[in-house]
Amino acid sequence: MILSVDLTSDVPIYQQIRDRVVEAIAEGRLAEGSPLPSTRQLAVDLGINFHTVNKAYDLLRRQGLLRLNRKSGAVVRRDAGSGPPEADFTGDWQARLRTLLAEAVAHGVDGDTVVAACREVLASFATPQEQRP
Amino acid sequence: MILSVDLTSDVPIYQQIRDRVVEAIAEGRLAEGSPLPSTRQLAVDLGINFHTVNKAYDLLRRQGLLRLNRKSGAVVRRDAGSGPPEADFTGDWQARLRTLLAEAVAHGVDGDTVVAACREVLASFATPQEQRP
DNA sequence: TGTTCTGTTCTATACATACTAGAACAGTGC
DNA sequence: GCACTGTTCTAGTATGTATAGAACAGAACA
Repeated sequence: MILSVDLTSDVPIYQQIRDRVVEAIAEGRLAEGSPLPSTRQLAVDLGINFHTVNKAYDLLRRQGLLRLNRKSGAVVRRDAGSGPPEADFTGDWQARLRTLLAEAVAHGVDGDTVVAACREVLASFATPQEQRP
Repeated sequence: MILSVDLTSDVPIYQQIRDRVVEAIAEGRLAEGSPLPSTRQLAVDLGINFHTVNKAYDLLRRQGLLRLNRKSGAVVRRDAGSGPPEADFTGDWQARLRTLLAEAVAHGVDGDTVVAACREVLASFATPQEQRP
C-alpha cells in the first residue's frame, strides 16, 4: 500500500491523500516520473469512492505536483531536485508557516526548539526510509 | 482594531479569528492576562454574527490559549513565556509541521532555505512591532 | 432594586462543501 | 472488440459554515 488514510478523521479524505503524496515526494519514496495508482484502483484499495481520489489527484495537479493524462496515468511532476518552486507558491506557503509557528510560540515552545523540530523533520526527509512507524 | 479578517477568503471566518489571535500572542501584542473584546463587540467591529466570534473563542479556549468566564470576559491564558506546552499539543503540531515542510521540499525548496524561512518568522515574532504591512 | 453587560445555550435557516453513486465519453494499448 | 485510463456530467445525502433570534444566569454598577 503506497499510502493510507483515516476514514474516521475530521480531515477530508481527499486532503489526506494529498498530504500523504506530498510527504512521499518529500521523503523520496516518490520521485519525478514515478507512476501513481489509477484513481479507480486506489479507490478500491482505500475502500472509498473513485471521485474522492479524482479530487485529490486534481488538487495535486493544480498545485503542480502531478501530471495527468490518459496515456501515462498519474505521474509525479516534481520532487526535491526539480529546481526552485513556481512563482505563486512561496507567498502562500510562508503565510501558513507563519501561522503554524505562531501556534507553537503562543503555546510556550522555545524558538530554538522550533528550529530543532524543523531540522529533525527535514533530516527525516533526507534519510531514505521504506516505512514510517 | 485588534484584528482583521477577510470576508471574501475561502478560509472560514472563525478560523481566521483564531489564527490572528494566535499570531498576536506570538508577536507579543497579546500577553497572558490581556483582555479580548467581548464576542458581541468584536462581532460588531468585524461586521459579522456574534455566534461566529463565539465559535472562534471557544476553539481558542479548547486549545488552552483563552480563559472565558462571565466575570472577566475573554482573557489570554498563555503566551511565549508561560512555560512548556501542554501534553497533547506537541504530537499534533509536529504532524502538521511535517506536512507543511514536506510541501516546500516537494516543490523544490532547499532545506537550508526552509530553515532560514523559519528563523525569519521567529525573528519577526521576537521583534516588537505595532503593525504589520 | 433595576439596568446593562458578560458568556452560554437553545432552535432554526440558508448555503457551501464532502462524499458517495451511477452513467457516459474519449483516448490508449492489447 | 475489449479493457483500461482520465474526464465530465447529474444527483443524492451528510456535514460544516454562517446567519438569525431568543432566552438564561452571573457579575458590575448606578
